[in-house]
Amino acid sequence: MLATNLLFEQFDRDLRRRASMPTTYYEVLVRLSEAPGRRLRMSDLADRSQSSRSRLSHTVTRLERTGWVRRETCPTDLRGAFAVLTDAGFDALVAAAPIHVESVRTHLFDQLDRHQLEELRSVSERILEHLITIQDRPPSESDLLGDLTGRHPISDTAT
Amino acid sequence: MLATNLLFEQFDRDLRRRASMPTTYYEVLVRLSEAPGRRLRMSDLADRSQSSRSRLSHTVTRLERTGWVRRETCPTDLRGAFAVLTDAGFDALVAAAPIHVESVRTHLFDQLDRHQLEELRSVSERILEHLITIQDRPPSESDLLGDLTGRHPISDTAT
DNA sequence: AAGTTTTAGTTGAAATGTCAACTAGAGGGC
DNA sequence: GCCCTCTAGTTGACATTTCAACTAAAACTT
Repeated sequence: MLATNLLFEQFDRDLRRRASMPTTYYEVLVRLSEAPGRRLRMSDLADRSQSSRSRLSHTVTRLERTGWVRRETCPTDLRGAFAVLTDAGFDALVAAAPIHVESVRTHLFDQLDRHQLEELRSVSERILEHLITIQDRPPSESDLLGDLTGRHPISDTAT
Repeated sequence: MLATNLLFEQFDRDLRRRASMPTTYYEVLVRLSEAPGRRLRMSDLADRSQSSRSRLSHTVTRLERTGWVRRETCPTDLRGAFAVLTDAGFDALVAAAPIHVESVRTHLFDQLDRHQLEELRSVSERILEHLITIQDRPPSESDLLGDLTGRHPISDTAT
C-alpha cells in the first residue's frame, strides 16, 4: 500500500509539474480521446474514468472552464448529456501524454524485470477479477466474518 | 492502477461500513497505537501515516472532536505537540482492526498464491526503493526526458 | 393514458485535502 | 546577547470529493 500510494503520488506530481494537469483531468481526457467522435455520455465517462457521477459532473464543469471539454445535449435522450473533448483539450492531452507515459515507464516499468512485470500483471488481473465478482453479488455478512482468534497484531496490514 | 484503486476503495468501504472509520483515521490510530506511550510528535506521526503536516493537523483536529486523540504540549520543545491516543481511540481501533485485517485477507491475500505474494512483495520493495532514491536526490530534467519517438499511443498507460 | 418506477444527470452543503502564509520557539555564528 | 536562519506546527482560503436531495425524462405496468 505504501509503494502504490507513493507511486501514484509520483505520477501525479510529474503530470502536474510538467504538464500542469492533475491525474483526474488526464484520466477524463484520455477516455474521451479514445471514444468515437471524442465524446461520451456522462455516465459512460464516469464508469470508464473511475469516478462517481457526481464527481464527474463537477470535474466536467471545471474542465469546461479550462476549455478542454464542452457539454452537448443528447438528441435521442433528453435527460442525457455528452461530454465532448475540444480541440484545445486534445492538444493539452497530446502534450501531457508523453510525460505521463515516460513517468510510468521511469518509475514502474523500468524498475521491474520481465518476470516481475508478468507476475504483476497476473496479480492485478486476479484481484480485479475478484473485486468485480463481489461487486456483482454484494457481499453477504459471512463473507467478511472470519475466525480471527489471536491471529493478527493491529499493525500487520497497515502498510 | 485500476486494480489497486478498486482494492483501496474496497478496504475503505469495508472499514467505513463495518467500523464507521475512514482509512485515514485508521492509519493515524494504528501509528499512535504502535508508539511508546501511544503518543507521537505531530511531524513524526505525519511521516509515518503518509500525510502532509497540514493534513495531519486538520485530521487530528477532527480526531480530537471524536475523542479518539488528544493533543499535548511537548515539555522539551515548546514549539512541539504530541498527538496522544485516548482510551476511546484505542477501543475504536481494537474494534476496527480485525475488520480491516479480514478485509485485506479476503480481498488480497486469499486471492493470491504463495508465489504471487512473494513476487508482489519483491515488486513493492523494488518500487519503494526506487522512489526513495529519487526523493533523496530530486530528479534532474534528463531523468524524465526520454526518447518518445512513436512509441506510445495515448491510452497505453492510462489504466 | 395515467401512474409508478428507473435512469441520467445536476446541484448545494458538508467533509476533506492542498497550498501558501503565518507564529513562535530552537539553533548557530559572532 | 543579538541576528539570522531553520524547524514545528497551525491556520485560513481555496479546490476537490462525498453525500443526499433534487429535476426531468424514459420505461414500464396495467
